[in-house]
Amino acid sequence: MTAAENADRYDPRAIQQKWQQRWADLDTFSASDDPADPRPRRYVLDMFPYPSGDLHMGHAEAYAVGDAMARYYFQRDYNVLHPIGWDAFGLPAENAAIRNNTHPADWTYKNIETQAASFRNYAVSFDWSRRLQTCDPAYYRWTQWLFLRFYERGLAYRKDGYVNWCPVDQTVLANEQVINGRCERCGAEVIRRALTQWYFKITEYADRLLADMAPLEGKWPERVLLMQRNWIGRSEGAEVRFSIEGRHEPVTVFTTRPDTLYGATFFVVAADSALANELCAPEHAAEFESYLAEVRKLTDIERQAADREKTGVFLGRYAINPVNNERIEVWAADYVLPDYGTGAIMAVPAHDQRDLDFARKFGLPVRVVVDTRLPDPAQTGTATPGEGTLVNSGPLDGLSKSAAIAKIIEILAARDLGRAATSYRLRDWLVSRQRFWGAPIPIVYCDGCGEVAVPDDQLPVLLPDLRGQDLAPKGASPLAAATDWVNTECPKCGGPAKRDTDTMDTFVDSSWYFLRYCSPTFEHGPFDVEAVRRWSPVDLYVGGVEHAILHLLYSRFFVKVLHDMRMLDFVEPFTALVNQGQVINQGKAMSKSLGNGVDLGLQLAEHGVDAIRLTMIFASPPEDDIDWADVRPEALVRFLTRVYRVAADVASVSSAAAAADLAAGDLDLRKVTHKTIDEVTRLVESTRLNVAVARLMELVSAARRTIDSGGGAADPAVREAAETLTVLLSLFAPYTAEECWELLGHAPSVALAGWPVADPALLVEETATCVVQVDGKVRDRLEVPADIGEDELRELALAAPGVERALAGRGVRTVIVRAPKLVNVVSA
RNA sequence: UCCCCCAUAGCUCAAGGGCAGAGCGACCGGUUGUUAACCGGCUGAUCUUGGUUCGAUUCCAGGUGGGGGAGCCA
Repeated sequence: MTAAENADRYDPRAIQQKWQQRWADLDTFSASDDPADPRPRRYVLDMFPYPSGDLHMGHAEAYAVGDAMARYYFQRDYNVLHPIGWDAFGLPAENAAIRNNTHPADWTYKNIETQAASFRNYAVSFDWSRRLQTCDPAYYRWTQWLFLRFYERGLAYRKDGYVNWCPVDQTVLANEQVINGRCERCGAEVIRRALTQWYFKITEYADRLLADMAPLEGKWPERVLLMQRNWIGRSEGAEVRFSIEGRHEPVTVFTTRPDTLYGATFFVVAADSALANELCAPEHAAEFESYLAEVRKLTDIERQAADREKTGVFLGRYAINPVNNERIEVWAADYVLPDYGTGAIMAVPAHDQRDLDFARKFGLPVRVVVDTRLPDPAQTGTATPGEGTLVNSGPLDGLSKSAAIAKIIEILAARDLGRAATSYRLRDWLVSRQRFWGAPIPIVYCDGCGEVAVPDDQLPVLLPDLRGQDLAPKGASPLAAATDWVNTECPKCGGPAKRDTDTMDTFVDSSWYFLRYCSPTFEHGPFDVEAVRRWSPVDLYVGGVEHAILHLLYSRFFVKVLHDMRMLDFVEPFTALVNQGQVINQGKAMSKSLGNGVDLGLQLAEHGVDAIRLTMIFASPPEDDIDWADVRPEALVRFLTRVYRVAADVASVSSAAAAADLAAGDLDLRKVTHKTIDEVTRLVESTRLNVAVARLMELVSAARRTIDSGGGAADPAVREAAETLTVLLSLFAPYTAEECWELLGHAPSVALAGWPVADPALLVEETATCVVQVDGKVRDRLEVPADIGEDELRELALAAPGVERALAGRGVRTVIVRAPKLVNVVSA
């Protein structure tokens, strides 16, 4: 059989069909729950998909990366947990149900089946036995159970407040779901609305969410850690109590610059806070009310616009600076936020640009208290927030900024006027949603008993059977209309009660799914503590950077709470994180409106699964975007054909059974093979998968060269290269690898063939090329033994003809020797 | 405006204080069993200006360009 005949036989589609059927019987990728299984465990997790339709190009990249990593650990004979499930609650299902007059479950489960079939076609190494869907009652029962545990611990609570409301989706949004003042889902401008809602007290964990990031350093992408730190937004400073004339209680402010306290020349409270309303003197009420009305009209987008002119009104009241007893005006303004710090600030215009802008607009005094050697802010309009020496500050005069901060805190604390304090930007997580397709909040309201938790043995609180127009947005939860469902019995007194009609944010569902995979059918709790102890935390988590804050922060929070409940013995859910990039087209995200979408199904049909997977992996480092306009899947089809031909050539002249004398094989090829093993191993370990594929291409070229112009296909080194190639390739192109493996005379599955080990003896070079420079320029080259001594090399170099020529009679000042690679002769 | 990261061939990436090299693409040639495959060749690349050094693409400083993040958070 010749190579050409074999080449004709490489048919990706036929191979896919053949192996999909054979693999179905092999059960290759199930994780062993046997505690006695001696193999080390690895938990490789892909972020579970939302079932919005069939898989798309983005999924194809993400799962190609995760699957390569999982398959690597399978090859290394780890006991690998690589599960899959669906994040199946959510708005699109509800909208589809309204459109088609059906139940959201119809759409959801249909799409899940479509995606599941596509995953199988895509040959992802999932353990299908652990599949879960967050919309299954058997799952959301435990989401509700967890809510109740949070409730018991005071971590779930209900409060009134202004919330972010999306007028299109007709539901509230968490702060994390508002991007630049717009709904992250539909892009509508978010408005403020007063509602009573459930919150999770994530702020109680702010410090730990920050501190526990230290071990993730180097294992999570730097930018994700940065975004989480920014989001938590810890600031250190002090709280200072200002008394207010005519008010009994003092008002506390938070400041990061207590050293500038002597420079506080006015006082500002958030206009839209209860405090502003209370402090306003009666004769200023009309003015304040009209200002407040203006502020309320602003959308978040307008309010957050950069370089906005400062606005505000004087409240007719005075605060007393506790250190110098100065009387300073109290103003209301919208540049002070009601929900950060205490909603009130001391304004130090000389050293804070915002305060300076405000002072200059309203003619308020500016006093420099830190000498920064920069021009007077009152003149320049530029505040001087930097380091300097304290002036005009009584006992602080002459101190540096940091010394003054320490000193003033000491003074304030001694007189009970303040203390060191930390403030966070992080807000509590609003979890109520006025939507149908989610887990109902398991709380009932009883006229007699008030807020009552649904007992565990009555879980799950099942969703009522609503469909079609029942689900249309009405500004309140669709569940409220299901009166039979809403009206219930109080679990405490048996009297009439009403159910909470909101459902939970779907991010609650996804904050613990990775734990459920460890024991997906467990019925005595959300997870079997022992199973989780064996598998978790997740060793490698693969998913998109769009979850840098939301999902990852919430999951980290959940794990910490569960740790405090003594259900987990670790505090961070994901030991390592890889964010794969997006698949874009012609420089832009694929979108319907641009018409630049690429259909994954068509790509797979045209080029085959393996070629698409390889294209995804080879196109760029996993974390970079792939521009589909820049890639050529057909090039990878050609590469796979070449791989197949190498295997076919070997198969045609030798059999796996015949023990060939490897030592007699082509040494150069063997060196390439073993160097490839060594490098690909390290590249995969560090998820530099694109480079790993490039190395495989080089190995194919080397094998081809030996077949065509070296020892031929019968050379045992060629078989070694082909078998090595096949196993390494199985991470990326499982169908082709399986077919080659069979061709080479082995039984399936190549996925468990075992990762090859490089022979150290074949990795060392006996000779090296020594570059001989004169004054830094290359003048000669010498082939020398790799272990040559410095003195010997110096002699050889000085005698080299190129050196003599270059020196042209000049003397030698010094000779730098870096054996065995380099000698630099410096002329006199 | 501020903070972080990056800058190597047409593209995607390596290496790295000491010969700058792979894959892909394009092009040219050879070859065969010519709707094509294979083989060979080719592309003469370290953003810019200084500094340190025997030697800088690598280290340092400034600049430029790109990416990301923050965004009245006191």
